[in-house]
Amino acid sequence: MTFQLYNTASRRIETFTPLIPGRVSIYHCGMTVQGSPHLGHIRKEVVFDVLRRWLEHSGYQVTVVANVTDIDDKILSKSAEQGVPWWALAYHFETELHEAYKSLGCRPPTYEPRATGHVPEMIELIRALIDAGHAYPADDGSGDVYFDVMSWPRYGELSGMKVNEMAPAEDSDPRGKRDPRDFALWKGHKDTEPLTASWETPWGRGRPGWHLECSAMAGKYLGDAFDIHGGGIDLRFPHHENELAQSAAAGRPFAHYWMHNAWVTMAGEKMSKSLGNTARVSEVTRSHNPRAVRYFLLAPHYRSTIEFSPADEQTQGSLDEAEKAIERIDGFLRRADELLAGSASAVEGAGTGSPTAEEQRFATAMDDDLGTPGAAAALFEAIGAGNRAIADRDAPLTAQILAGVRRMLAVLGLDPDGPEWAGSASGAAGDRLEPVVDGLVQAMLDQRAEARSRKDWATADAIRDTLSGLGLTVEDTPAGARWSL
RNA sequence: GGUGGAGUGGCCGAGAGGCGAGGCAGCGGACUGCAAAUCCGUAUACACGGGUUCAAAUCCCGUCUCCACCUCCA
Repeated sequence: MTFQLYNTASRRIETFTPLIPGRVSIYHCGMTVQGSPHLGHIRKEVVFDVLRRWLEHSGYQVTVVANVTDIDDKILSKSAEQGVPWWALAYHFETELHEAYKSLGCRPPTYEPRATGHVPEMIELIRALIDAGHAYPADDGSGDVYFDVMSWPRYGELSGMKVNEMAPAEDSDPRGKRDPRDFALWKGHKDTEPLTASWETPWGRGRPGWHLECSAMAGKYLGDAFDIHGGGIDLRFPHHENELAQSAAAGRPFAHYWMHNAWVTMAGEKMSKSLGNTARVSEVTRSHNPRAVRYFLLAPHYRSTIEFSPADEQTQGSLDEAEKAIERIDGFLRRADELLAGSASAVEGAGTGSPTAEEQRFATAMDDDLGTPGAAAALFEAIGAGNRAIADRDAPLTAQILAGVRRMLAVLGLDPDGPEWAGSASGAAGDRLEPVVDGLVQAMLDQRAEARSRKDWATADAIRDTLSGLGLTVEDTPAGARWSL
């Protein structure tokens, strides 16, 4: 089975065929860096990170471009409020975005261009649109340049809306527009805005319109035509509709497939900065295992809404469930490694073995429009089979299943030993403390083992209670006691 | 008004004409000094009303409820 993908443009699941065999080019709209990234932002990163990993696992060479919008109305107004230069504000939140990627195991995009670094490409695109009769400089002297929606009959093709049926924008200021639905390609400089936030163009000083940036940058890094364009579902209209119109009207075929992820909601409402109901990534990862947060975000299908409400016990339960799922994974990995520690011969060659039945189901699910729920189900079935193999002390079978589980975990970005999680559990201070804690706990466990050998259960249980009171779990195994946080 | 999505068991969350995905919680059992972990077994379900069919959670008609987008939004 080949990869199938729901294409928002056709509203159908289509067989994915890349423009260049063996290669996939992906553009997804990154953040406007005007605030801290929240769970909604990072869900999109997780979705596209999993997509990229799956395509790479399938043998494609993948190029991912995600832009950073580092200039817009809100960045300017916030910078004025806070008395901070707009570029400093933008850079600050860009840094936070990168921390959020890292904290949830998302690999950075291949290229992550900033809007302000691509003004020449934008000017070129505007000129092409004006020359083709699809854009015009406003005649009110504002310096704005607008896209002429009525000149482009295909307008509305992505969102399925007819121009005439669009609700007229009530509050919007028509300014120099010929039609209220025309949108700004370029925004003329205003005296209230810093001069550093404007660039010279043949149509006067100004700054990029939001939609234009993405068309210009996608064109620069991926060419006139590329495979997949992604983003949150809210971007379908107007942002992506406008991107498509601009690019196509300039003679660029643009994206072949459009892929949109659903929301993270809080109390049923979309999480957004304007509603003020956001959960920052940094806050959530402080109270929960980051791998559990990643699992929480990728376990539901990407086109389904995820409800997250810290105040809601049910949702708290979902994150706790995700923690338990991670514990189940880690428990299997640990016990499998323990069993195999003494049997190098079983491990030898297992990694190159053919895919297990569960891996095949995993692949079928992933190929079906990135079906992570079915993929997760296959993963847990493999873990169940692996646990049975461990119980039977069947090293060769355990090794084979373990190799398959590792491959599936790598695709989901959930392997605790994967490079994306290296050093994430503890900082430098934690690294220094670890041997100390390990030694102290081990000393207590030795005392407990000694008590148990005397059948002094009261003392043994008291030691275990003390440790569990500190948040440590003690498990007795044939090889002795094991502890974990 | 236009466009799109959704309603599944105690909970999360898949599936899309016949064999109950998976996870969490529960219950019974195995293992254990007792636990934990693990394994085995097990219950409860498809918003509502009609219809099609040998067979409907799935298809059709109608109804209700919820959500998103219609120029700030991942």
